[in-house]
Amino acid sequence: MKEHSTDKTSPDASSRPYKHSLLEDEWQKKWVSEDLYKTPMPKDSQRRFYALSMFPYPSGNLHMGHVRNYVITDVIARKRRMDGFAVLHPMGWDSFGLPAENAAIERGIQPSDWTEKNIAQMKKQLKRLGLSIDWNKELTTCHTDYYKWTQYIFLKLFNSGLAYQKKAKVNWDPIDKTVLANEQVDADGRSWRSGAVVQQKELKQWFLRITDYSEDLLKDIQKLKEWPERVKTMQTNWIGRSEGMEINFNVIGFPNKTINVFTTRPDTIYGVSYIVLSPYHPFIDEITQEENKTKVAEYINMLNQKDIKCSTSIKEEKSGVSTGAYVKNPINNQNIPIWIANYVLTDYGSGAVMGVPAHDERDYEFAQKYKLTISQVISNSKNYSVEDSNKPYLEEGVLINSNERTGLTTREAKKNIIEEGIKKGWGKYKVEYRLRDWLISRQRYWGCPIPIIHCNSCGTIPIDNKDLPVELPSASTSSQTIVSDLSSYKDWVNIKCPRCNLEARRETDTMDTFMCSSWYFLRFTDSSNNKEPFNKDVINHWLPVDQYVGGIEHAILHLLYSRFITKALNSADLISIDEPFKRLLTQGMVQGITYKNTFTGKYIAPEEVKNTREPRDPRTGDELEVLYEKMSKSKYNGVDPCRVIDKYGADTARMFVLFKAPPEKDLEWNDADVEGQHRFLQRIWRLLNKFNSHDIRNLIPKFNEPNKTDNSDLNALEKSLRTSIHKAIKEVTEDLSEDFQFNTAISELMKLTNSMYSSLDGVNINLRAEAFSVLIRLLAPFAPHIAEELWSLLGGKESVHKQQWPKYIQEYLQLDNVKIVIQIQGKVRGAIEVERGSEQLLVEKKVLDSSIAKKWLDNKTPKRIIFIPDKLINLVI
RNA sequence: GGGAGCAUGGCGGAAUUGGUAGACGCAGCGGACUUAAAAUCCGUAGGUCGUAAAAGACUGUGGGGGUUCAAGUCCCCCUGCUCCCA
Repeated sequence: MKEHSTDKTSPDASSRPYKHSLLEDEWQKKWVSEDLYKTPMPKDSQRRFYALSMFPYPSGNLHMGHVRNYVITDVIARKRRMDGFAVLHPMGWDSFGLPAENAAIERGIQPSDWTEKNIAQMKKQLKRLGLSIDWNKELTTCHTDYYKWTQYIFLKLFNSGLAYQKKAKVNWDPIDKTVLANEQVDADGRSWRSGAVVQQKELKQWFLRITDYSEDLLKDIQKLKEWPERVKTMQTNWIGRSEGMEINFNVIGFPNKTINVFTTRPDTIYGVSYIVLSPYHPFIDEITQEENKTKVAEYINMLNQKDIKCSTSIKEEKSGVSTGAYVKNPINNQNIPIWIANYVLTDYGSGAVMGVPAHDERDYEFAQKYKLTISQVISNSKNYSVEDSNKPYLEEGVLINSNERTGLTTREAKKNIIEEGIKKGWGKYKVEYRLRDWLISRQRYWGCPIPIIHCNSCGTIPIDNKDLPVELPSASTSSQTIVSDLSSYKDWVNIKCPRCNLEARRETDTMDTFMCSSWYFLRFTDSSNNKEPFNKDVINHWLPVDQYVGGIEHAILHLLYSRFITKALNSADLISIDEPFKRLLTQGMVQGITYKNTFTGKYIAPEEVKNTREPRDPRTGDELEVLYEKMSKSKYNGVDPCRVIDKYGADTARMFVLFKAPPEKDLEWNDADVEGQHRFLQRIWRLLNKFNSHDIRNLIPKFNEPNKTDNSDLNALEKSLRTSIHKAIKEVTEDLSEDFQFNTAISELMKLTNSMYSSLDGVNINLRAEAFSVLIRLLAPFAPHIAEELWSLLGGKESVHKQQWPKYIQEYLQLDNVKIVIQIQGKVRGAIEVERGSEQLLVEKKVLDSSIAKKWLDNKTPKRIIFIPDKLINLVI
């Protein structure tokens, strides 16, 4: 800061304006040159803190959601540093994925080039925010020195049986010749890119056996004490544990064919009137009776025309067809018809359910449509009748029409029937989960290659660790269809089998990008390690992540996958933690103002709206609805972070996103409020310049250490200011440690500034220095640049960010006198000032003598007096 | 349909966890400074009634009931909105 060094001692410094861009730029350079945010090697006794934001996809431009996310994490990291922690605060790039591939196809360039360019651009933008990130730890998932280890981890999973291949139905786009995710198929079953009708294709796909960990993933949710409840609820529901029974129904005429059905209601077994198979059940071909074959074939063919997601969705009308075959009900030997229907999911349970129309809504609907028997076997004390009420009975109750079990309660019957099934061998107790194995195959180019070789004679062979990474071939940019699928890179695909040396093929699927992001938080601790993905000892230093911050949209997938991979790596003894993220904060969206014409449904750009108080459509003259909605181009409500930084500076942008709303709530972007924050920073700037003197500059370094000077010789104004100072320390400290309440923390800074404005003229120089020292240190995590500049103006020798967080002194928090609220009959009637700690009798006497009591007591004597010391007195007549 | 959550001025949001509701800010209004404007500083502000103006009274945290000396906060019912799962 050469340019400023002369200013600081000159008397002109007081009139210097707050030039945010100059100042922010200079300090950012200085921080880099001093390596201020380098992760320290923690000393033995030093406490450690790992602060992590969900890393971004390098789309090329920073948006407001990023700003909010990273600023929140940054404030937490900075505060922890000032608390004396060794802090790890890294950043990286989740850089594989479809957008790069699409951009490459459109422009005829390499996905890697597009990605690198975006990373460079976004990194530049990110740096302007003044984040205390250690860029030495940066990682990029599409670089070989990262994905080499993603492959290594895949192989670990493969070798322990957690990665496997099986056939699965996928959405196949016949024009783009690729598999699409369900989200990429529209409601009409067409590809979002090519517009082609998507086909159902059965392909061999790679899966990870996340279901092996269903129970652990569920059980350990309890350990996540500092996660938001709603994320935990969402994960619990997603895993979807249900207890019940597996019942085996023998198919009549096929001695070795048994249909296994899972049910949570074995107590309704006497009411089973049919069995339903999913349209893809493996028995269908064999057991379908000759006379039903045509109809069954037609039905399945019809379903195949539709998208898998649609055809088996709950919203779709239920349809089905009879196979003509029967099973025996093991409990009473009744014959039960077998149907095929679209409402049974292929991959849930065994792909077959028992139809109990009297006690299940979907079964009831289906049975009515196809005129199947509806026999009620459960009722309540009021003799509920399914037939009379035309609705299934879904509650628990007492068994009826159930032979010797009639009269048992639901609960008794469940237990009894499971026992019977176990004894006779036709059933067992079973826990079923909704969670499915994780499909990680993507038939795309721009992803991490799955390190597998297929050989006709040796089978599926994992690549040897020493031969990693399996690098992506350089992309062919000549044709739109070739780039997107590795199988067309013949030179790359064809390889000699490492075992038999005959012709073999490489696996051409790449991994879901969620795989790359499910272990990156481990790699950050040791991101340049070229011998192993991470070092176990180093992991133990830093993990679990103390504070993870990101969007709620990752509540299920990313967070569940990361928990799974952590547990799998734990089982493989690569790490010793079993949960990756100790504390989680899910920040809300940043919303922009939109003007909507409710008649036409059109959005109007803000610059077209003349009168924002009574907005009208410039074309139709209709009144417009004012809303705050997620920022998007189509709604004309986006705000570019860089433009805001240009105009007001990063500190103002930071203050705004922190002040405007509590972190987990949605934030409404509002230019007037941004200016408000800018005004606040300028207010501090002016205040300091007004009182900046040689004397203060000599005193400031003294207030680095918690000091305790005598309070007794201070005048009333001084005492009151000191109380404000220590209250501010207490409030800001608490707001930054318990629940994160950045908004109220900033309002405390404003209060302190306000009281400094009104009292600084009348207080001694020591107290002035104390006030400034505290204010600027408290401000430092929020607005790091201006705090740094003011600190140095005040004569601080080292960076403000290396200073200790101020500590409050309990006895300074309260003034000598307190206000006691007077209530009569529970209604507030006034207040009286007494000395702190006054006894009840004394206060009572004062209150009874007061004009307030005289007026409201109406000469009556209170029957009861409630007294809360230093707070309140309530007279009850 | 099941589950979770939310509801406070014109607006964003506070409220020591049962103890003066509306902190702090935005927008507004009034004043000072200025030839003027901007910027800045100071003040004001839930609503209704009331008064020349004050004083003052009543009412008020989506609606209704309850517990308590005391309820935005705890309990029950209702309404509306948001999210997740079907």
